[in-house]
Amino acid sequence: MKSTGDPAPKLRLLRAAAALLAESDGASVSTRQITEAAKVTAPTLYHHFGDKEGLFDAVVAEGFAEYLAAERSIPASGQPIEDLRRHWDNHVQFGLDHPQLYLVMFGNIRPERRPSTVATAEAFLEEVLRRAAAASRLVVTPHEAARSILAANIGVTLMLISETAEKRSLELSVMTREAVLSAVATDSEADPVTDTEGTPAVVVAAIALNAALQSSHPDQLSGPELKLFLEWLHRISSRSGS
Amino acid sequence: MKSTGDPAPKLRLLRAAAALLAESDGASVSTRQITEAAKVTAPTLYHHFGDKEGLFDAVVAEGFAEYLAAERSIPASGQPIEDLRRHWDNHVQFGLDHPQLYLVMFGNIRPERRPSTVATAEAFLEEVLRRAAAASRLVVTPHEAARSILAANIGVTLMLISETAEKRSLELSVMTREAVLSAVATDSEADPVTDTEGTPAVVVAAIALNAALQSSHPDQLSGPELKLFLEWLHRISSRSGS
DNA sequence: TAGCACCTATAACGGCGCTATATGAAGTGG
DNA sequence: CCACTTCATATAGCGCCGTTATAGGTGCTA
Repeated sequence: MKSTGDPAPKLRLLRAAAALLAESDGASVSTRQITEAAKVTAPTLYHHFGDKEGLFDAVVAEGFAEYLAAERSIPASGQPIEDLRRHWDNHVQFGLDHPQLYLVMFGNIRPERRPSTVATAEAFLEEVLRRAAAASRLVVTPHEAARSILAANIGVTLMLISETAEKRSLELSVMTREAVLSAVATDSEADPVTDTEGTPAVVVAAIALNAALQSSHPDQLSGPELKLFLEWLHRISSRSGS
Repeated sequence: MKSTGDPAPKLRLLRAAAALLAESDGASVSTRQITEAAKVTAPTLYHHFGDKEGLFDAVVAEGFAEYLAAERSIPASGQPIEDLRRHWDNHVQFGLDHPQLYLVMFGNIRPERRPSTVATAEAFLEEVLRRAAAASRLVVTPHEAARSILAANIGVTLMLISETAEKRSLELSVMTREAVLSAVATDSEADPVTDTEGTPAVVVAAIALNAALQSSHPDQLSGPELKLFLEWLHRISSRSGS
C-alpha cells in the first residue's frame, strides 16, 4: 500500500484548482492554468483525476465536506426550530463565503450530477427535521419540509450571491427563513419571544415594522423623529450583537 | 433603411442557437454547431452578434420577452393575493417548459450580467405587489416582498428542474408558495386586526415589536435610546381610531 | 457607370481539453 | 547487482473551440 503519505502533486492540483475557481469570477478555468499553477504537466492531471470534470468534482467534494462538517458542528439544542434557523443561516453563510463553489454545488444543476450535493444536503436537513417532528413541531412530513426549506434556502443564497457585497442585506434571508419555517412548523408555544440570546423574534418584528413604515408614514412622529426611529429600528434588525 | 424585411441569416442564427441550447442537456453548444445548423459561416455570427455571448444574450432576451409576455398576460383580478399565486405558478411553468433557458436566465448568475433578467423580473413582481399593498394586504414593503417571493420561486423552480420529470411533484411549489405568501401578505380579510383603511400593518408590527422587546432587550440601543424608542413605538401603535 | 454600404465567405491563429508515447523513480526477486 | 514490474511524471501533438484579418459579392445612390 501507499502508506508513505506524500501525494504532493495531486494535492497541489486540488489546491490550485480550488484557488483558481474561487478567484475566477464566474469565468471558466482552463486545465493549463491549473497545471501551471500546480507546477505540473497536463498528463499528471489526467492520471490522477481522469478528467477536468473529475478534478472539479474532487474540488466540489472537498467543499461539500466542509459544508457538511459545518452543518454537523451545529449541536442539537433542545429547540428544533431554533436549530433549523441555525442550519439555514449556516447554509447562507457558506454560500457567501464560497460563492463560486456554491454556484457549482447548488446553481449548476445538471440533471443527474446532482445527487452528490443537493440530495445529500436534503437528506441531512431531513434528519434535522425528524428531530423537530419527534418534538411534534412539524405540520408536514420531514421529507416535504426539507425540500421546501432547502429550495427556499438555495434561492435566497443564490440571490444574495448575485448581489454586490454592499447592497447585500440579510433581511431577505431572515424574512424568507421565517416564512418557510412558520409554514412548516409551529414555533414553540404561543410566547413568540425566545429565551435564548439570539432573540430573532425581536429582529423579525423590527423588520416587519420597518417594512410597514416604508409604505405608510405615520403622522404620530415628526420627520426628524421618524428618521432617528428608523435608524434605531435598522440597528435592532441588523443582527443582534454577539 | 432596411425596410425590405429579409434578415434571414440573423434570424436563422437565433433560431438555431435557441434550438441547440434547448436540446443540449446542459452541455455547451459550439459556434460551429450553430453556424452549421443555420447554414452560415462563422464571420456572419460575429458580424451580427459580435460574440458568442452576444448571440446567447439575444436568445435569452427572446426567452425573457416570452416570459414577460406570459406574466403580463395574467390579468389583474380583484384579488391581489390570488394574482400572486398565478404569477408564481407561471414562473415555475416557464422554468419547466424551458429548463435550459431558465438555467441561463436564473441559475447562472454572474455578478453583473444579472440585471437584464432577475432584476427585471423582480421589478415586475414588485409592481404586482404594489397593487397588493394598495389593497392593504402587504405586511412588508413591495420591494422586500418581491425579493423574498422571487428568491423562493427561483429556488423551487431550480429544484424542480433538477428532478426527473416523473419524480417531479408540484406539491413543493404549492407548499413553498403558500408559505412565502402568507408570511408576506394577509390573505383576504380573515385577519380581524386588519381593517381595510388606515395603516394597520404598521400598528400590528409595532405591537409585535413592542411585545418582543418587553422580554428581551437588545444591546444595540443604549438605555436612554431604548426608552425613547419604546415611547415612539407606543405612540405609533396607539394611533387614535380613524 | 462608379462608388458605397452592407453582408457573407475563405482561411487561419492561438488556446482549449485531452492523449499516445516515452522517461524516470521505487520497490522486489533472482 | 541486475532484470522486472509498477506507479508517476514529462514530451509532443491531435482535433476542436472562439475569434478575426482579409477579401468578395450584392444592391442602392449619384
